[in-house]
Amino acid sequence: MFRGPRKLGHMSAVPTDESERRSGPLLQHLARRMRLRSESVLTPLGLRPRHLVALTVLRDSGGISQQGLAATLQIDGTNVVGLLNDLEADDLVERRRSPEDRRRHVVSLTEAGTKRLREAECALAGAEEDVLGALAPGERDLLYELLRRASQGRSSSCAEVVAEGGPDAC
Amino acid sequence: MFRGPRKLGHMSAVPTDESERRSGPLLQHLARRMRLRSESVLTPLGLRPRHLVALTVLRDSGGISQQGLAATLQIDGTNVVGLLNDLEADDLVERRRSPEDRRRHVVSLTEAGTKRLREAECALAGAEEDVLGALAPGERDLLYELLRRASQGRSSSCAEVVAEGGPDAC
DNA sequence: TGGATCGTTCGTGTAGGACCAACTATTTAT
DNA sequence: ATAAATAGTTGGTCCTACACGAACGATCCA
Repeated sequence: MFRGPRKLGHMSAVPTDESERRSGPLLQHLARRMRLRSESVLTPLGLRPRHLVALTVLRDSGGISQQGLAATLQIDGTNVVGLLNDLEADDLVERRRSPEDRRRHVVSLTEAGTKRLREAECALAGAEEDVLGALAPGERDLLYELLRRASQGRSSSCAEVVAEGGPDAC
Repeated sequence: MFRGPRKLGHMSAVPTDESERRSGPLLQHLARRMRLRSESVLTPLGLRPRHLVALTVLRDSGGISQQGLAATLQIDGTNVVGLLNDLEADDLVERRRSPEDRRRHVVSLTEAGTKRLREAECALAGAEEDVLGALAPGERDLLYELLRRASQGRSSSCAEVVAEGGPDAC
């Protein structure tokens, strides 16, 4: 893990430390704004924000077990069931039993799902324009690319992190 | 599932359109992962993710009315009250009556608040490392900068957008 | 054969946050 | 001067997303 040069014991009383700014809160804030905007647009399509997240993950992953999906989305397996029930009821997704392990369901987008996802993304242009309006088109592409790469990075479980993390490291 | 009024799109039958990918779902996904990681780290500091968002906004804005804060955070004014009550109870924030309009409270970080925010950001290093681990340090800085600029862009209200938006524009 | 694993259902709990009503203090408009 | 609008506050209700637990069928594996 990255161990940068650490804090100096004697900072001025009003330090304004620029180097420790975190993306977390900003991410939180923008995601929230985006979600608020998206809901009204998604409703006519019979989708909710979380559905869209799932569909996106499914498109990127091709086919994936429900466990894998739960791990990727970081939500409880039991809740994945309900999510997929929604999507399957609308024929956007299909569960096929895995041939090599018949306990597993391999989840993948149907053609209708692919199409619906595209419609949704199209409909979200306005929301994105509004929330990311301060960024130039090229910057938005850059942002997308960074977010995509970050999303695909390894996702360790909370347990692992707690185990490995130890003290606060700062 | 959640049956809204349907509206069939008429899209070309074949494509895999790369150009309409949206950052929204990715933002959603990463923000969620970051929030899950953050909570356990923030708890010992007596903070919640939303507190951190508020503190961050306050640091960036210097002093701001509660209405302004509500608009920026895009949460209801009545909920801002509770949020600020939390923070003020911990002496992280102060409300001063505005001299030029004594109805207003100007909210700003206290010194303790600035300090606590820095501590929190410091403690969040691990969470960020985990969620953004796939990005190189320079890329994380870039991401932060993009997010910051996007956050500071004008935030129109939902009402405005609905009024101006009209049809889907796609 | 007896665990362990994947998915499923159901039920409970918690938290964020919207929204409404009613109230006070203050400003602005008539 | 008085009425209307605005900023904040309190208290309440409601909805949604999720976590988490229990119990179950199907399947794999030792």
